[in-house]
Amino acid sequence: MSKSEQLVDTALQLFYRQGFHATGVEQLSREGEVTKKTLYRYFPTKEALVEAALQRRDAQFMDELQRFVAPLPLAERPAGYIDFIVQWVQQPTFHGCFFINAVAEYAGCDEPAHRIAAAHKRALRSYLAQLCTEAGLEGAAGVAAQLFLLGEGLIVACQVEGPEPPLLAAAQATAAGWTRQGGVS
Amino acid sequence: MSKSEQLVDTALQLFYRQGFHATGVEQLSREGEVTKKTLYRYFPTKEALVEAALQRRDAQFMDELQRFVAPLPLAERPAGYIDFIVQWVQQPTFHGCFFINAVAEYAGCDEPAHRIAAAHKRALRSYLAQLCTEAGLEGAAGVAAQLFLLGEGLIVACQVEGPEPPLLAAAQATAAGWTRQGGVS
DNA sequence: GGAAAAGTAAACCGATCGGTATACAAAAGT
DNA sequence: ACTTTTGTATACCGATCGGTTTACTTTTCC
Repeated sequence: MSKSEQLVDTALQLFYRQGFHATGVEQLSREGEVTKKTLYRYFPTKEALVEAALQRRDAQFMDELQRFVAPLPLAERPAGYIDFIVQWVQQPTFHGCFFINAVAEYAGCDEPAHRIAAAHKRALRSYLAQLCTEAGLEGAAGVAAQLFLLGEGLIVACQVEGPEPPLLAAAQATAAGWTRQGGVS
Repeated sequence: MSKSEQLVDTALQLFYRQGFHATGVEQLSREGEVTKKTLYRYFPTKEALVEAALQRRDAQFMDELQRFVAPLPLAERPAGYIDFIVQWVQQPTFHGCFFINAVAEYAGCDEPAHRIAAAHKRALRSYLAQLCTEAGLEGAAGVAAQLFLLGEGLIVACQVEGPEPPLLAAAQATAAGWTRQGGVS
């Protein structure tokens, strides 16, 4: 693995665990086993490293989701999205959504980090719409939006309160309802 | 208004707009029209001011919600929660949920800020359960959890992508479905 | 009216922030 | 072989961080 990939990897982990402002470049270079000078060769600023970490997480997340959903029959894939989230929020390393966390720290809509996060969510929503269409659901676009909101809610609720069984159950019950009847309204 | 209330007020606004780590005590005292010395008389540390701001926001939010829901007939109050969120996320000052933002920056479950946020969400959930029970919904606890997840999802989705009409519509459609038929499963 | 409390203004503390500079050692490319 | 690139190690930069201190002025209250 190249030094720059190693750096992005480390940055992703540290930013995710500790937050962005709470992670300094000193720690990033130390933990990434690279000198500050080398870090600044590849990334002109800390912001650039933040953006690279977000891009990497985007690719990683979409890849994991697609792998999770692939073995399921087409009709079960929309609800499978919620199962994917349910499994994720129960992992001990879970600390919420990297992109939502980024937006919390970089509030300005013009900030690059915010724009990358918005782009990621837009891509995710369009992927969900595709899953719903392929599943033959009526009002696929609407169901996809509902599925998306449910997923986002489950992620942040479990980030704050932990993976409480009633929350997981509520999410799965809602998704199961849509899968059966094709969405409300 | 006392100096300490003035300070908490300012802190709430600044933390909400800029984030916690991005707001320094220098700015807090300047904008709060108080000397650093005075600030430190009332709050032994910045963390204490963070906690006070969270507590104030908890009271403020629950109060606004109750006021919004009060004029509605009992049966319409659960769905009214979503209307409350819909109206909130469209305000130009909206920057997401203060508590979710706090958890993003103070990730440790042991951190005071995180615990206050979790307590707020627990209180909100129990209030929603009360609304659902009073509305005579079957499976009130389950519907309340679904309502809660939907609201959380709408909040963060609009924080990242802005108040897009399809998102607002999806949330209201989902809530309307529950109000009519008493929840799924 | 006189002490105590609450306030201002501003200098100061060590630590850390993001980022740069200097000096030198391995690789790598041709 | 010789130059360029990539890397290390480390000291340094000005600015800001959270927090303290000193000296002086109100306000409050008995």
